[in-house]
Amino acid sequence: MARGPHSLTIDDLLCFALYSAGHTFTRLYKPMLDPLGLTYPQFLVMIALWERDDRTVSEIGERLLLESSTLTPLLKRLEAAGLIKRTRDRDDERVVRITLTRQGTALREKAATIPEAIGCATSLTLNDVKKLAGEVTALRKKLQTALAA
Amino acid sequence: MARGPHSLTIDDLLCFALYSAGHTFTRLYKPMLDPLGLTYPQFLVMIALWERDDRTVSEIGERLLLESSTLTPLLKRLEAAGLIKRTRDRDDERVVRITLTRQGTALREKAATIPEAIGCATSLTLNDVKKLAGEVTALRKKLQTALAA
DNA sequence: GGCAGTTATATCGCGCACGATCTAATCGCT
DNA sequence: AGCGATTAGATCGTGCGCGATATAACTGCC
Repeated sequence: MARGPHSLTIDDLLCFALYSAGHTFTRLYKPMLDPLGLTYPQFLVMIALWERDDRTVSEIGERLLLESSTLTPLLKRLEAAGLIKRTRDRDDERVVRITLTRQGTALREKAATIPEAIGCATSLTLNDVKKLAGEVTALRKKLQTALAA
Repeated sequence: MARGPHSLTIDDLLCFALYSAGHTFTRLYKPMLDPLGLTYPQFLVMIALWERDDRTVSEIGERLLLESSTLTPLLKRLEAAGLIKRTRDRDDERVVRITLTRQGTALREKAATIPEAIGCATSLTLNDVKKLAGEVTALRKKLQTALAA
């Protein structure tokens, strides 16, 4: 595996490992999310709302590390699907508050089986999953501080 | 951290860890790739070609796990930028062969400093990087076999 | 009260990323 | 040779994801 001075091979790139693993996860989720009428990023938004309802757009953005330019259209689609409601805050009209509809809340039950189905596909123990997720998250935080600098 | 039966919290999700770490990497690469006129996926294609020139579209797709519907427009942009050439194979006219132009080959030198700059930002040892990349890649392969099933 | 600066979200344009579908070329079988 | 099946790319439509910019609402300061 020794290479010349320009040994820039794809397999060594941690960024590519993460990039392609992320996409593969999305593909794996798709057949489970299709029946719920959700895409993977939409699913993440729903999880954020199931965690805590009645959040602002920017709160969701902070949680998921996404910009308003990504979230605004996504949230409008979730609203069109009847899963959430977007209402301007009375006290501060700049703020849009996102709340779950009854349907949106109910969807949680149908989504409940997904994590363990995914867990099976990883064929890792719960501990290994947590360990790996922890390492990757720690890395992401380091990258973020590097970005901020 | 103990939760009820519906403890589906974002932080525990390995998929989200990968998803957001991948995006963070892309953001970190951007300021280094902008001067080269490349996006991150375009950069991956160039690396694939620096590894081995004169590949078909589907070979690149296999290497990077991308579909022709993603690669075709991307490759056309690289061609428009003068970095690659797309030519139909003489023996099999269905095949499009991708070759580097002189400019495309030369770009490698300018990109040579990027990996170590990124490496710095991770503040991980080379061994840790390899270990983590290996674990993530192993996971991705498991997901792929689960997908194929 | 009024104006400068800030904040929250929205809009726009570009570039992935994919599934579904199409077209053209090749292969295989008779 | 001829025809059905397969293969390689291309095209189209949808949905992210972001930077740049716009708009509207709020805050501070005078």
